[in-house]
Amino acid sequence: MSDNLASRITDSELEVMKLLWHSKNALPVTEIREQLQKSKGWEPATIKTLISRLVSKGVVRQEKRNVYYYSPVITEKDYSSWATKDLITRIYNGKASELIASLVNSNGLSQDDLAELREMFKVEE
Amino acid sequence: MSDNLASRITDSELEVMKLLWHSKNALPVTEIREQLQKSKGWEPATIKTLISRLVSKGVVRQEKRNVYYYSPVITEKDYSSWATKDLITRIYNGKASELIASLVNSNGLSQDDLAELREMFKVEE
DNA sequence: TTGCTTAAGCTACAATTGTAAACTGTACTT
DNA sequence: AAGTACAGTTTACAATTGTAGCTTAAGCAA
Repeated sequence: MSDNLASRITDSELEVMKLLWHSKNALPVTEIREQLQKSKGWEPATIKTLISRLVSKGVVRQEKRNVYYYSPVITEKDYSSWATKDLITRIYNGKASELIASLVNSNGLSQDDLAELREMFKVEE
Repeated sequence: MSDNLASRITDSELEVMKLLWHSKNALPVTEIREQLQKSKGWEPATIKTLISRLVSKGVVRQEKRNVYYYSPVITEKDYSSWATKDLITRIYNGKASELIASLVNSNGLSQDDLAELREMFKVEE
């Protein structure tokens, strides 16, 4: 569901989401800003804009305390699998196996990846 | 390489690329238009714009015959694996195995897909 | 209480994207 | 030769995105 809602998370906005996803609690602007200012070099105003847009898009919730606290409405997992499904639809004819085949054939997998995958698909029935 | 070049293929432009990728030969605007007009309902002008943008972006080549003929500069495979790698970088911490794990856990795989995967990652040494 | 700091909201502005019309020149029709 | 149609080019215009400043109001320091 929410096909378009999630899709509307842009690259910059995604950075904010990641922060929120990785935080146990809701965060005030202050904290969000502190981290992104350092890691991304963004001005406070930029960060505020991104947060507002995420709120308008319905993917971040704000709760009024002394000051607004922000937390994600959608989970990182949901977003990830939505984005993956979107990729598969757009460029792999809707077939997940084509995606994976592409990964395998394009050397997109590291040794570690391969090991993990063998483990994952070990005759687990 | 060409990290940004490929990235710049937008959704609409991708439709044009698909057409070119699936054609054995270079195509004149006429043909591109005919197909996209039908399948997408786009006006001729729109299609011309998309083609021009793809040419500026360097992902489509034009050769002058009687009239220009257009063909892709990058292959569909290259684009696909680029896009996949991009997704992995942006939302799976650069780990392909996380992508696949997400697919597995989110029910993004059909029985067939799963069978193929077990086959693919069977202790093949 | 008065002012300073700053959260929240509003405005800005260029680049990109989706969508398309207007113009221009050339080739084909009559 | 004159007209017409369409390939190619230029321009348009709103929505989205990246990036950020200005304004307003409220809480805290003095």
